Amino acid sequence: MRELTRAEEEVMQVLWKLKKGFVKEILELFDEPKPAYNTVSTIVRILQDKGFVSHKAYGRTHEYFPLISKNEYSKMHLSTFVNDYFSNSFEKMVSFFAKEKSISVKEMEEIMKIMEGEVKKQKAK
Amino acid sequence: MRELTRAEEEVMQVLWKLKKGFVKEILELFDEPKPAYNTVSTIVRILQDKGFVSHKAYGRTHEYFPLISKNEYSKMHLSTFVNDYFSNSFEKMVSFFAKEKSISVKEMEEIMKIMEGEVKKQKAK
DNA sequence: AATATACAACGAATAAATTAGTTATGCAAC
DNA sequence: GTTGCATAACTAATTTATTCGTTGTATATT
Repeated sequence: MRELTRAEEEVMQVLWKLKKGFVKEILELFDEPKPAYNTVSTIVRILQDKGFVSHKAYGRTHEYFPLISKNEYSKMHLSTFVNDYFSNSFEKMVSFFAKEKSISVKEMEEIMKIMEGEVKKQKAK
Repeated sequence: MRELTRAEEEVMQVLWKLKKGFVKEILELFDEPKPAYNTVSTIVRILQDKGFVSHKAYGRTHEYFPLISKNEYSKMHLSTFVNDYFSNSFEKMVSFFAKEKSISVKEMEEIMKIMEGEVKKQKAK
């Protein structure tokens, strides 16, 4: 699975939001200055070649939809990042950001609560 | 601050490891198949133009060093990611990976321990 | 049926990134 | 000082990504 280029990623973000959409609909969700219709159309077809999206045809018009979910992609993407920047350790990464105060106390408490639940669930097995 | 391209990132990873280095030394740390000397030299000069590295000159030879630390860059990079994929919430991101079992119980316990420490430290203020 | 409209497909033009050859200069060895 | 080597600077070539104009066809409108 390849990484998305910048332009590709923008289109995917829109498609993830829409679930499915025609080029016209995708275009509408772009901020100004919007790219040309053809630009989006091309990118979406490239994404299709690369296996990130597929489409359903209604006559000659195509409704595109993602083949990879935002969650799947972010999982893949973060794994690469954690591997490259934190020697593949989630713990190192999270600790780093906790210490850097990028995570608020409220967030940390919430995270701990969820982790306790997960740990309990895992250990119950 | 721009994002690094793939080739640029590889050079930066080496420079972060070396702390500082001549093109020749950077080249040595590359896996086979190593790029050409000139390729690394060019990339390092581009990195310099973009403000990611600088150099100290010894006569005609240049010793390059990062202007941005690996930690700084990863912070910037992850912030963008968290913003784009988890509506800017670290909590959402970490919870997601905890639930996805990408984080082991041992790691979670370690993370919780560190967070408890951080929370205490923050609250003490 | 003729015209207008909408859209996919194609492909050209440009821009950005990557790779490496060539050149020039300084230094070392002889 | 002449030769050879190392390396920075420059430049060319290639590849990949981005953007959008053009074309052809289907469908809707009159």
